[in-house]
Amino acid sequence: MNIKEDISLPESATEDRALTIRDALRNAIVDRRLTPGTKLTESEVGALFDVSRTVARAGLQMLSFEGLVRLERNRGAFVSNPTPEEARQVFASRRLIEPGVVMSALERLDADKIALLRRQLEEESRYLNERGPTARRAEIKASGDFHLLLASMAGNAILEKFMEELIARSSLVIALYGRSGISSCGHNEHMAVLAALEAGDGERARDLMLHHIDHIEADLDLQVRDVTRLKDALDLA
Amino acid sequence: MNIKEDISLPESATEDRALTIRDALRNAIVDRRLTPGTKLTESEVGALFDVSRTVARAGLQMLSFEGLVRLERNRGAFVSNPTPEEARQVFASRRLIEPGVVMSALERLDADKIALLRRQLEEESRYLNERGPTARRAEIKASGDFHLLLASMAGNAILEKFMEELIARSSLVIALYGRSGISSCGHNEHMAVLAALEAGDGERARDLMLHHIDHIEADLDLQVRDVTRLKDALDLA
DNA sequence: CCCATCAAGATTGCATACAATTTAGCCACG
DNA sequence: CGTGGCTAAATTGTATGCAATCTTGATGGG
Repeated sequence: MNIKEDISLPESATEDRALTIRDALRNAIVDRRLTPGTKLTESEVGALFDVSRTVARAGLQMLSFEGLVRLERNRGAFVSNPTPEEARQVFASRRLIEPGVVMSALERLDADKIALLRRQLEEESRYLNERGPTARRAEIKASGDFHLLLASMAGNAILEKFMEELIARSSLVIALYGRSGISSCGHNEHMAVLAALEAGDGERARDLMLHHIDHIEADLDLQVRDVTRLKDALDLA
Repeated sequence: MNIKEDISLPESATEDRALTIRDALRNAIVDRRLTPGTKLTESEVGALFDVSRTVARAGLQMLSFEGLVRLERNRGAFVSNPTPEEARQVFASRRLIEPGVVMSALERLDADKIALLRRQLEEESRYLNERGPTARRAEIKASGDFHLLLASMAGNAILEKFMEELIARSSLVIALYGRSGISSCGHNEHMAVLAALEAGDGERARDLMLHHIDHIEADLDLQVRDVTRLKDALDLA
């Protein structure tokens, strides 16, 4: 298990430690330090974060609600191993929700928010030009963060929560079924969306976003490959 | 606390008892045996279901992920008290998602499913004609179940989960801000949606559903009433 | 050599114990 | 009569213990 790498959030606060665990594990899953199928043993997670199994368990339960972790009774927690069908559902959901997010965000857009979005895109392109696995991870994270930032601007906490789940699950799906590395064209598409938003052209922004989602999904190899997946299901990890 | 009324699910099974608790409490919240603001003490919930606090706590945590329960650190769990703003977000989300649900369900519709939907509407109308609080609760439940049944037919487990959350939260919102009792016109509108679906007219079904959602929201009184809500926030039930 | 069986070890599900925090009641005081 | 503060009771946050279940690995038979 290789989560320890970056995980050392000393921000103690009297806050909920289960939340800290959830966030750290989610980050690890999203940027692929934890790969689908990995077993997440309660005592191991607890030891990593220096808490009891009780707290670790609560964090894992949270992740299972987001679909990032699969809880099997008497067997434990595993990083989710989404099927091709689940992958399709993730993207179908995004096609339904993200256009609405774009339109809502546009209504509430102002100079500050545009600046934030632009900064996010700069971050994206920075990592795009770097080499090495750390940069790759940061790139993946940044790419999803653009969508999340946009979602946070739609002024709807519920949709934002849904988007958080969908983006995280997308990352998992791409990790499993992605053909190329992350599409560098994704960055260009993000820029195009932002340009349309700045121009106040909601229709175009919405269409660009839809095409962007289509492109991401088109990059997946969702063949049935049942044999492989079945083996994974039994072997896990 | 008045949950005990109906709650006695002897279906033991070796299943997860936290799930049982979640479902029972959710039902109680949705059909208003538990009103917003009510404190849900861990030991009390545990005693009701004959489990330890550990399990009760897990059930409450699940409900908090669905937005039905608010968890306050060191203070406990309370039935959610959604603000008018949250209420608006619930319906904005539904307006975004349910049209997609309708269209997807239409694609996969067959005679069996139509029969199920029809039976659901019959259930609705039956309770509509009965008197008494029990019938009222059943009516509320049945009304939401129509939407959930439709969602289950869309063939997308993620959207279905989202809808479950949205419908439950809608019920909470209506309990708080509803002007009339449940709109009996809701039933007619459900019938109209089904008719359009049977006719294969997705556009019309989608528009009818949107209007239906608009009507539900229009029946709410989302004035600021800050005083009341503030008092509630401090007093809580 | 492969596979079934079974015991030992590991892990989970759950209850319980205890400290930390909050709430409630009470009394004194203004 | 209202108010502030203090103590006791109630409640939550978390760790830990034990039984039930699963996993692993060794052993023996086919």
